[in-house]
Amino acid sequence: MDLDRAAGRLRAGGRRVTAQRRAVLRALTELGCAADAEEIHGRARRMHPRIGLVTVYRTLEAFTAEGLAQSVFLGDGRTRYEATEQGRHHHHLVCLHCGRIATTDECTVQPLEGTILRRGFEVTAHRLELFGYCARCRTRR
Amino acid sequence: MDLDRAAGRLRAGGRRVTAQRRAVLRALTELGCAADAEEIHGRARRMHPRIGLVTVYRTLEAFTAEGLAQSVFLGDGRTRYEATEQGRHHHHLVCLHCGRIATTDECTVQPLEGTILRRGFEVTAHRLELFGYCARCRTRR
DNA sequence: GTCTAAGTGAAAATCAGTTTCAATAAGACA
DNA sequence: TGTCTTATTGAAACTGATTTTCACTTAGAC
Repeated sequence: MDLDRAAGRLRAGGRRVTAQRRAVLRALTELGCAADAEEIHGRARRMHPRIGLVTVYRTLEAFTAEGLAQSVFLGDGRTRYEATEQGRHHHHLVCLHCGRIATTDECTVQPLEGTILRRGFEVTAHRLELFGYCARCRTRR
Repeated sequence: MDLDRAAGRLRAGGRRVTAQRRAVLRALTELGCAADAEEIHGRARRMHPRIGLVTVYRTLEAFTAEGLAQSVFLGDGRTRYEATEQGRHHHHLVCLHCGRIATTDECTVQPLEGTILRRGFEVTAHRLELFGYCARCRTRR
């Protein structure tokens, strides 16, 4: 997500573009997938040392509302965030041994959404997370 | 999940079968899918009035460890639980308008798990939640 | 029946996330 | 460029879900 596009979206939503928001956006893209607020705060502080954690939470809320970021839940009790990629989405592979998170661009959910629509429920989004053991942890145990 | 099987699993895991645990198990099966700790506590209290919320949390943790229950995350900041059905699983359809939760037994994730295995990651479980609008909310808006 | 470790309840603690409020600053307009 | 309105910010206090502590109880092995 480049800055100009993001700034445009924020302004279109009646929001202002601040140094803190630029820092959070850059932190999000640098951190890649499924970073938590604490991590994003730490990274954003490199570019804007005075930014508070509260501002990070509020910024992530604004970004989510404007479609610039999305939340991810991996079951560890905290909300994670990542920049949205336009027209694409991915899913997470969480290793139950080392905790590392990989991703996959493949998704087999669309046909299911069709079946569900035939029952009257219109699916607009889905979350899919896969859990198991990564190659490294599988061989070393 | 019937009581005898559940009791057997608990004992096999070195755990004891208590009146409180029986109450939580029954509450889980009566409440059906994706109930939160507060709801489970309220229902369990009908059978065991002195049970505390803390015990409910601890029991759900034990049940999850023994495979009697599983957690569900719908993004509202609380963990939900449901009794596991042996050899089967289902997914949740969450209406973004009325909040009602429906389920589907269909699942198109298995082929994806195969693809991922070929890359070295062994999937042992997955979570899939679908969000959108139920028939009722679709027509009334 | 005895005994011991697992389980319990109540209160206190923790932890992620939210709210409040006074101060700051984006950006619309003169 | 300066002015003004209002969104945004930071710090501190708060909230709500969940966990920990600790003294007391009890399941179930012997």
